Amino acid sequence: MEPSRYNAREAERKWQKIWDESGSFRTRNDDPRPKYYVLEMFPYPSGRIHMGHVRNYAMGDVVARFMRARGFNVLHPMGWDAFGMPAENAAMQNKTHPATWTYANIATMRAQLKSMGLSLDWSREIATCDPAYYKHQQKMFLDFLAAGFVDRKKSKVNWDPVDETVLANEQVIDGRGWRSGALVEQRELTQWFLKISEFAEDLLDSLEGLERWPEKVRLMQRNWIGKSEGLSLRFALEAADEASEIEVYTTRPDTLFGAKFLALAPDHPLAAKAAERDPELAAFIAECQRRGTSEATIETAEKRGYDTGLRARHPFDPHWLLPVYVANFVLMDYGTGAIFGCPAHDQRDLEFARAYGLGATPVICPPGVDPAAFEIKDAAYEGDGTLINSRFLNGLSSSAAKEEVAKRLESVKLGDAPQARRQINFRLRDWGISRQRYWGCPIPIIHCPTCGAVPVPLSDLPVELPQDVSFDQPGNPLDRHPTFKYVACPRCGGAARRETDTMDTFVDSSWYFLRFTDPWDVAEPTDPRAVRHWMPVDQYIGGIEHAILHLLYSRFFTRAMSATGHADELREPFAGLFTQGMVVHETYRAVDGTHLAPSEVRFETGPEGRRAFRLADGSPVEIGPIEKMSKSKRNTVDPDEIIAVYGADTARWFMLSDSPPERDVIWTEEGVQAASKFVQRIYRLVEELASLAAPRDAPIPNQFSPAAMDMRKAAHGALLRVEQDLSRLRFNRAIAQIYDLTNKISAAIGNIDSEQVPADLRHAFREAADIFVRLFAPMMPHLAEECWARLGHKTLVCEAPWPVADKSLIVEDMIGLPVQVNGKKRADLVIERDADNAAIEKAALALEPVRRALDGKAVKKVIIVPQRIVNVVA
RNA sequence: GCGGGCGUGGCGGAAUUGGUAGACGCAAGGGACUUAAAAUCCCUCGGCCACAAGCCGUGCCGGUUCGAUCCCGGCCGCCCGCACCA
Repeated sequence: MEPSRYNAREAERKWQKIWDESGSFRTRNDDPRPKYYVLEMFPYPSGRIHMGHVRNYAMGDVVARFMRARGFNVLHPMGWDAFGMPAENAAMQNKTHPATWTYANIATMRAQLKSMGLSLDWSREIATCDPAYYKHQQKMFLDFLAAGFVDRKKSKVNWDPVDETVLANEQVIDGRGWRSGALVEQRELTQWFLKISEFAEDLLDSLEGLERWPEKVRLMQRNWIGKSEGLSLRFALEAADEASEIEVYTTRPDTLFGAKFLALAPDHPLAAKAAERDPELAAFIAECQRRGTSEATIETAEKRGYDTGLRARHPFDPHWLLPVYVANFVLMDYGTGAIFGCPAHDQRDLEFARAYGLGATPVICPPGVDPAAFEIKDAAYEGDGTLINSRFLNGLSSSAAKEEVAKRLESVKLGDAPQARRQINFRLRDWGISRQRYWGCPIPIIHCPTCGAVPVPLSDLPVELPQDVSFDQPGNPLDRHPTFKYVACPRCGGAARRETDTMDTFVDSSWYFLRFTDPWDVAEPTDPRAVRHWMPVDQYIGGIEHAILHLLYSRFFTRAMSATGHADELREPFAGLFTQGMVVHETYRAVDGTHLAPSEVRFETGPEGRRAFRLADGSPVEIGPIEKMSKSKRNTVDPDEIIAVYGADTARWFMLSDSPPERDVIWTEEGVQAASKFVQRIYRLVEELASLAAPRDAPIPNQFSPAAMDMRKAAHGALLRVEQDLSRLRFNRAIAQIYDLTNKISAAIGNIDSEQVPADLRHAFREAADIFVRLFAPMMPHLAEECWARLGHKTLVCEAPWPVADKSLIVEDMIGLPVQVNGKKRADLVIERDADNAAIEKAALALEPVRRALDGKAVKKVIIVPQRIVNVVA
């Protein structure tokens, strides 16, 4: 008889329709079961899904289906991060409206995701470009404004000259715009800011509690927030005619007696003042500013400065005068924009001092080093130690000296205030959200010449994007739109101008997970009851590229929403975070050096290894390095094609097998084919099982033969291990267990006389089959439904409960104990599980290989680790 | 430069976290079925040795331990963050 073939295409369509019609994945907020919220980072609707999406959403779906089977009320929603610049670029290129382009992409990608068979609650779908969504975002912006979380200030911004927009610091990579790649310029603009820095302390401290986050991500956030504890310290100036002092920030007050100079940022007000009477200094400052941040990395940061002629008095010695420089390496927007330089204990200061002949007196002696012999050569000593050359501080430790300096200077007055105060600084800056773009959420503000920045009245929300715009010139079309831009002031009715900047799209994604809890609410962004019920997200899954920005902004947003009554008492949005690896693929290069797509290459595997040839003309092809799938390298694989050829289950299975989920997975043709073969193998196996298994309602036999027991043990053992692995998101290991069980079932079937299968064995097969199908159902849901039905079930496997492992079956009467002699394994001992140590020792020593290894030597000791191992020490 | 992570067969990776190294999969080789191929099934598969016995083997060197892929110290290599933050 010809074994039947599983037709994935047909079956997948069929089961997707059935799931849809039965509403299996629709989630109700009033369901009494315990909740579980699993979420994958929602996609940007770029056009089509890629393999990275397949991997990400396959993982989330396994978690969703697994937790559903384990009795949880699972929330597993999907939406679209739909605002952003590609839509405008497309508009410019193809003369399509951004909305048209975006919604067409959403339609395509929704269909693609549906073809994957994801157990999503599509009734909660949201798109951030929908006025029904961004209306709430505008309301929250106004609430934040009222609560004091919003700031409008002039600030130096990163200006992307190609995209003609402002970029956040985080969006500038190596001095270039993260999207356009253009060199970023510095410009001064008035911008809207969200005051994330006010939450810096809490955002930092709360990282401790995020135990189910990768340590790596927590560390990255910690560094990004960049807390430092130090002293804000004022130096009096020798000539106290105009500005009388300079305030610096330092984390090393213990090195104060090693100070050789003060340095100001080029854009420090005092620098500008000094430049008024010194044209050369003005020229130096101008040069520093011209370089800006963009070239800082290109110029290997040579330390340069210019002496202002000012002299500052040392806080502990009014006769000790320090030169004041303007230096290119001092940043205006960190600390006070001024530093004191201690060349012996700061590498930058040392380089600077060497260039200008300022000397370097060591004041901290490293532990275990003779102070008399200690000198500074090429490297500053930045560690802690014992104070030297520091008058009253000599002999103190760094930390005691810091404390002493702080204490003394706190109690000394300079002018009306203490000369120093302890200060905590953060690297984290406020979040500039203004973007000079059309396709984003409008900022609901109207600028009135008499009333200032006036919030748009709630009744006028949403401020909708006008449809009639054109992209045939650069810049923001909102800024030249007659009726959008020119409006009456809501307060005085006079002629006013609407804010034409839109919000950074990271704002949109900073609260979508909250919106999912009750996306139907038209009046409010969220229903606090729904938030209380569903939040936090139990398992969030996405790419490591969002380790800082998206996750930090979301953590901030959640706090700000709580403070304004939109998120109950919630502070942390994501209890569990998992960052999955990328999908990578080999690259191929033709003789002319151009990249070739996998479909253009043919392979030959011979004794000399694997070689590749171009399909078109048979010319040799160089197999290049394995890299992230990208259009430019042409090493992408289209999920649509894969699903069309092999089916969604195969694609999902392959994406989860082999590589641990946090690591990159290599897409190979062999790998998909192996997955596809396994799908067929399962189908055939279940077909056999269906004919061998006892009916579902057959009575349980009183006794099981050894063969039947083996089958039962294999099934329950696999169940236990798969359960454990899936709980920890170790999909690759769960899959290995399923392969293993498959092999065991096949072997068991191969060993029987199919004419006469005893009832107990039939029962064991029934039990194993029902377990087996449910084990792979989270990964290959369509195939599982098909198999479940073939096994005679009338229910859906996606609604079936997870099987319960019978642990008593796993416990063996006889156990195998490896026996070592002097740490080397020599034999296996099979013995009763409850044998005592004396019996084990006796049996172990009696084993032939053990005696041979001992070779007559006296046994000194026998170490027995219960249920584990025996080690004979001779 | 600073911080973090990782080095296990031809390849992806397992190893109950101090207790049988190499599960499972891929690739390769051999065989069965077939006119043939595909598909399927069976066997072999870290190295040395003719089999067995045995020896060696988790990047390298050393240490702790009855026992180390796992812990400690020192090197080497790769990957990823951050980068003048005072």
